Amino acid sequence: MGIIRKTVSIDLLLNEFEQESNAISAVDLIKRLDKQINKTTIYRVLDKLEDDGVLHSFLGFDGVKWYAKCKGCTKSVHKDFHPHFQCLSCGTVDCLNIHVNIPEIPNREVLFSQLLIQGKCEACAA
Amino acid sequence: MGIIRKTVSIDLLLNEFEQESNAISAVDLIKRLDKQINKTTIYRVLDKLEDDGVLHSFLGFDGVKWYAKCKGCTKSVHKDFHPHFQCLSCGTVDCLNIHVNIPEIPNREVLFSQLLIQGKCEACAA
DNA sequence: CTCGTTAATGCAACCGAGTTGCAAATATAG
DNA sequence: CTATATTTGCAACTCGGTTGCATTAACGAG
Repeated sequence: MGIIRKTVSIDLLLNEFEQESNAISAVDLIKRLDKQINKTTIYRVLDKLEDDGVLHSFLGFDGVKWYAKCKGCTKSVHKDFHPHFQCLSCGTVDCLNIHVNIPEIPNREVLFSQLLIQGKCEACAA
Repeated sequence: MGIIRKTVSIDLLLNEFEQESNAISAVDLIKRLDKQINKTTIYRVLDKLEDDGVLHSFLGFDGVKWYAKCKGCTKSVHKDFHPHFQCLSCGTVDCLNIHVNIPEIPNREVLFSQLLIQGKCEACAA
């Protein structure tokens, strides 16, 4: 469906992603914007921003939804496949700027893939 | 904690995995064994079987938990890293017997990784 | 085989992420 | 400024998974 009107909720959400270079979970956004936006609205706006290619989403290791800014995606083409990294100590999640080659698989048509790498981030590995 | 006593529930669950070469979701197991085992028990037995290295678990694209037989894992060492494939048409999920190389990442310690490939399986691609 | 200990089970209630229906509020074209 | 269609908030709901607790069953000792 996508964004049609410019509203306060959209501004507030986009602002969170401006301030933050990492990915942000939906749950965390709901906490941060608790007094300002209803959680239903947050889920709906995130959906639309994803439709519009502004954000992309993926699941963390516990199955909760995370969002991060897209680079070079459009409404129709989400070309931006990359792995995500989740720190097992601090929980931080971010996009990895590396390419991982997914092999062809006999007799199957590969359409998408999601790679979640877990470990310790720079701060926590020290 | 692991399996200590041999019970009917364990037999029933293991039997499902004998009959089936694909992965099975917890939800599906609950449906299949509805009249025979309580869902709480199913979750608990699956946990233990995973502890013992008999099964391994991972999340499907919608965040639901799947289980499949382990090959060559023990209680202490889950050495069996491999990607999983989920068919977007029929929903079937299985383990892929291929190795995908996860690159080193500067300043981070990589411990695990989960790769979920989505597409069409042999039956559905035709 | 019987008994006692302890693990396993069933049940009901709960939790938390995400969704839905609907009425009220608000953005925007005209 | 007004009309209209989109957004929002709220409350209630869905559903996968978990927890507490009382009951049942596995199994080793005798």
